[in-house]
Amino acid sequence: MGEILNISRKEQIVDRAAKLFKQKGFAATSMRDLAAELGIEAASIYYHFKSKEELLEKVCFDMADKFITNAREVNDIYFNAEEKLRMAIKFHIETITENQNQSSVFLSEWRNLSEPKLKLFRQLRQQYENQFTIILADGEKEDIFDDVDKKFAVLSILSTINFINEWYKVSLIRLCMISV
Amino acid sequence: MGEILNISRKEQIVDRAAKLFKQKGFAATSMRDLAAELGIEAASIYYHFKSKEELLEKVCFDMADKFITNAREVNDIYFNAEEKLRMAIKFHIETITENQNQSSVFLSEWRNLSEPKLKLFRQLRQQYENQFTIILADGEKEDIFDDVDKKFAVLSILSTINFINEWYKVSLIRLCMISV
DNA sequence: CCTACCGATCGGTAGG
DNA sequence: CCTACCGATCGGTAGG
Repeated sequence: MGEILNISRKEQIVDRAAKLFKQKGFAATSMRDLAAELGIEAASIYYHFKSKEELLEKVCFDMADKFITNAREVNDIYFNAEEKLRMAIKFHIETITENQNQSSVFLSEWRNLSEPKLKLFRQLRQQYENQFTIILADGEKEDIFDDVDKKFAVLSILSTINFINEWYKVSLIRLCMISV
Repeated sequence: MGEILNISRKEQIVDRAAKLFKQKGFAATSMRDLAAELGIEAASIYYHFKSKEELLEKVCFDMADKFITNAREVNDIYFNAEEKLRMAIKFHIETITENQNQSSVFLSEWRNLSEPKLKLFRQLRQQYENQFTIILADGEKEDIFDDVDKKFAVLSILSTINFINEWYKVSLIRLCMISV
């Protein structure tokens, strides 16, 4: 029971941390800022997390997990490359729009990670991008996609959909979802 | 003479500041980091600039100036909306690729500005975006562009070309420039 | 989860 | 441009 309360408290802290990291940036957010947001003292956060960086790691790697899990699911379930690409994009957009604060941190604040974790993060992101590269290569084999520079194409696709996070407001509904 | 040396020193400081702000983020860059980069003491920077924020303002507003000047030039010289759009994009890309560090700061670190300047910055950026909106509206009147959501179209265009800053390496030439 | 506190580092100033 | 230094704030710890 204490356990259950504890878990949700941890989640609440991560949630607020993501909000502040997005708003002010990781470096400009102090543990005192975060504590004030939670209505507790800064020292109390250290009962749940051992450092400020651990909070950043949690957000970044949880998001990386979500993205990679989605990509694997796509490659497991769907067969046609066009369908795969469509679903991969759809999952990506859903993940972003359902986790806007965490997505901003994943997209912009990850570089504040320090070294062993920073390298790991880059690897996971690369893994995710590779899933898209594979889909494009499949599509080329299936003769439904042109032979393009895959690395560039993947970065273009991702940057375009990541841009959604800059204008999408939850209140503005899933307008674009309908047409997917 | 001392004046001339002074000016170039100021420019050198701004240049290195932009480099570090891009690399580590504004908040995570200390005046001591910047001083080390310049081979001087932190206190010495305050002979040239009155605060750390002044450095950020210099970078952000110099870039805003460049973008807006470009947009005005386009609207002064060219007549056809398609030509205008093409040139506006070309100037934008040139400005970004020729000032990569400063562009990153302009695109990502501006939110570290504090209040009177932050509002001003947002206004300037809006002014620039409006220039693109006008071009799209002109094109619609000239019957060469479709009737689209202009605000969304402008943000899409800019986010797409701003993405260049994330993969473009100066050493990789002006390959894309050729085709513009 | 709090009080009380730490050493380090920060942006910035005085005086030269 | 430097030395010397400041008050404030930072991330984090001890002990309860």
